[in-house]
Formats: sequence, structure tokens, C-alpha cells
Amino acid sequence: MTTALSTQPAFRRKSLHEELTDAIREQIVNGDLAAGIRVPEKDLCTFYGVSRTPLREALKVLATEGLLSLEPNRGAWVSRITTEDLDEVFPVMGALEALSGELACKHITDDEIGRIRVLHRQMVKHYEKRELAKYFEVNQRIHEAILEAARNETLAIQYRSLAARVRRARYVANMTQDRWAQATDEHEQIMECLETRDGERLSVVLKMHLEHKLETVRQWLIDNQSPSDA
Amino acid sequence: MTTALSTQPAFRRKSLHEELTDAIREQIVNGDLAAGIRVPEKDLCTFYGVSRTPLREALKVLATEGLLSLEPNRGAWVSRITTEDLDEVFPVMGALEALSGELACKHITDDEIGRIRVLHRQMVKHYEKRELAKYFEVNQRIHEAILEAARNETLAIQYRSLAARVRRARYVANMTQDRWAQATDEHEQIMECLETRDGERLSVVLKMHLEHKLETVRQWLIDNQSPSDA
DNA sequence: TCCGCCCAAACTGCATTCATAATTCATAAT
DNA sequence: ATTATGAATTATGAATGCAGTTTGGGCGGA
Repeated sequence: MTTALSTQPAFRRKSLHEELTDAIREQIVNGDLAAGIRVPEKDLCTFYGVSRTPLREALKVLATEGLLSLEPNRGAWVSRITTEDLDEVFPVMGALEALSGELACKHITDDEIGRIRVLHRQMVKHYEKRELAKYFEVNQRIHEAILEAARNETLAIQYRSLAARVRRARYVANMTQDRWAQATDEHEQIMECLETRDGERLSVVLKMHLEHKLETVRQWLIDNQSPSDA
Repeated sequence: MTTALSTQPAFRRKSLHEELTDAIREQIVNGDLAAGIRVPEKDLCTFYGVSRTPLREALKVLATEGLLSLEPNRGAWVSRITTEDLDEVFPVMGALEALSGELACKHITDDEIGRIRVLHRQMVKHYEKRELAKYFEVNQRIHEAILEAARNETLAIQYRSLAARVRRARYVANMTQDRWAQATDEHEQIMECLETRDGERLSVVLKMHLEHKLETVRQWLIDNQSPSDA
């Protein structure tokens, strides 16, 4: 068969439940839906203007991702983050991020390193200007770029799933000056490892980086968790 | 409130979609539903005697677990395992299992070590009698016991999810005598590490153990993948 | 005032129904 | 004979309806 059209990479439009999954996930991760609150199906239905069927499918998916908890006949809650959760999730993220560093050093191209270097410089500028939100955003893009360089989609999916669960806490955790300086320094080391393609060292640095981040977030959670919402 | 009964761990009966999820997952993992085949909703509905609504919810969950792939308006397929998949999944499992070894050595009790040792002896006997199926079963229970000893439910869930995806291949991959001997020897080392609580070494051994297993499964897949089902 | 009971309202679980897209098969044209 | 076209069939996407469970409030009794 020969036509005027070459083969397209098969663009498939998302189905409704998938769009809902993404939208609600977004709402949870960025805090629109606060941790711990009940999520009645009807409310979301009217909000999105859809029926319950695709919505319920989305809820099931988000529950397996750990962002919601479902109880039979009792509905859905936005999962609450406890310090116990953090203590569980961060080590796993550490293991995955260490692996991503190792693999990234094997596969990363000079071009990719260059782009990450650009991001890194941006991030340092945001640090110097104490622009926390922008710092976080670029920070996340750097980690995402390393994840992509690892060339392992399974790893990326697993990591992102865990990251989403703790992101709510990570965002808001405003760091002390010391901690911020330390984090920026660690990122300097991350850049060095990438440029020398020292995977072994990078995995160690990333693991430690996350351990420190855990401490920051952990402290924030202890300080800010109102005693009432247990 | 004080009654004669102490609080139970919240005895909730499963809802239909959850039971379906478990049942179909089982069907996929043990090969009842072969990799690559289409899974029409109607067929499963008549098989389980349920309507499409809860079934579809189950399919969505299994898709996020990676056991099914869904295409909008085109239905569900049992995910096919490729060598590329294995090359992605095994390193991630390796990282997770290494972590589980590390954590297990920190938290494991003497009692638990004793029980794993019993399992280990059973496994060695099955090896000596060349009882592959029984060997695999006990093998899996050992790894599961280590995972439990790690005291990290998030880690366990992630690991099991990945393990389920490749289990189909792992089961059938019959090992060479050499490979089998090597695996048994590695398990001997695993026992040593647990008994001495040498988490650092255990994580290395487990990672290597999985790397070797990848080679076995990989080879099997190459040999047995009919060229037609691409 | 406090506790338990009962009933109504609200919500979830599941089945059914309608709508729409994909597939199949027969037919026609080259 | 092969390919393309179009109608019929089948499967999936989404909305609606009904049954069963949970929740919350009012009422009566201790």
C-alpha cells in the first residue's frame, strides 16, 4: 500500500476516565484536594460534569496509586501523609533514584548533560535569589531529566508514582537556609557526577540527597500536622 | 465504648471489583490468560457472571499494574513480555530487593531467621531431588519472608507488583543444572548474610542473584518466543 | 443530660440501557 | 482475483436506575 500519507505514530485520544484520573491526580498532588478529606463521587461528578461510571474507574486507579483510599460502601478519602509513610516511601525512592543515577551515567548523551547543566545554573540563580517555588520547579525538572536519561520507563513510572504521593509534603516544606545551601551543594555534586559519568558516586549522592530531603519534609510534617487530624 | 471484643483490624469484605481484580490478576500471572491475547469484556463477564461495570473497574486497575494494556475503544490485551521489558523490570526489582535485604538485616528477628532457615533447608531438598515446581514455590516464600522482614509495606507492594509482571516468565524458565546450582549457592549466601545480619553484603548478593535470574529468563524468552507473535 | 433506637436521607455498589466507535462481512468495482 | 466500499454486527464508552449500606438526626426512655 502506497499513499500520500506516511504512517503516523498512532495518535489516540484519551478516554474520559483517563483524563479524569490525570485531573484528579493533579488536584490531589497540588493540594486542591486536601489530605484526609472525604471525596464523595457526586461532588466530583458535578465538578467535572460527568457521570459516575468513568469517575469511579478513575478513583480505582488513583487508589492503586496510593493517592486515595477506598473503603467499601463508605467512599473515598484523600490519603493522609504520616511520618510513617515518609519513612517508608523515601527509602524506596532513594533506591530507585540511586538506580536512575547509575543508569543515567551509562546512557546519558553530552547533549543531555548540557541541558541539565543549563537547568542547574537556573536553579542556582533561583537559590541565590531565594525564589523557593521556582527553585523547586527547576529542581524537579533536573531530577526528571536524570530519570529520562536512565532510559528505563518502568523505573520512571514507579518513581513518579511514589514522588506524587509525597510531593504535597515536599512542596510546602520550606527549607532552612542551611538545608537549602546543602541541597544546592549536593546538586553541584550531582552535576559533577553526571559530567564525569561516575554512576557509582552519583547513586550514593542521590541517595544521600533524598535522605536529607526526608529529614526536611519529616520535620515540616511534625511541626505542621495539627494534632486533631490523626 | 467498652465491650468484650477488642478492636479487630477492620474486617471489611471485599467489593466485587476488588475480587475480580484479584481473580483476573491470578489468571494472568499463572498463565490462564496467555500473554498477548485479547480480553473482551463480555467474555470475562459471562465467565465470572457479573456485569460490565465492576469488571471494567478491575481492568483499569490491572492496566495500571502493567498486567493489561488498554486502548481506547479497542479493549484490553494481556501485556506481552518482551526482552526489553525484562531488561527494564529486573534492574528495578534488583534495586528494590537490594533495599529489602538491607532493611531486613536491620529489623529481622531471630525467630524470623529461624523460619527462613527452615524454608531454606526445604528448598535445598527440592533442589537435590530436582523438584523444580516445589523449589520455585519455596524460593518465592523465602524472598517474600525477607520482604516482610524489611518492615516496609510500600516497598513490598512495589516489589510484588513488578514480580507479578515477570512471574509468568520466571515460572516457566527451566534452569540449566549449572544455573540451578549457582542459584542454590547464592541462596546459601543469602542465609549467611541474614544470620550475620550483614545488610550491605546481602543487598549485593540479592542484586547479583536477580541479575543472574534475568539472564536465565531472558534466554528462555529468546528461545521460546515464537517469531510470529510480535 | 445522656444513651440507645429507629427512621429518613444520602451515598455507594452494581446492573442495565443508550450512544458511539471499531470490526466484520458481503458486495461492487477495477 | 484483488481491493475498496459500505452496511451490519459487535464491542466499548458513558449515563441512568435501582437495591443495599452507611450516616445523621430526632425521639423516647433511663
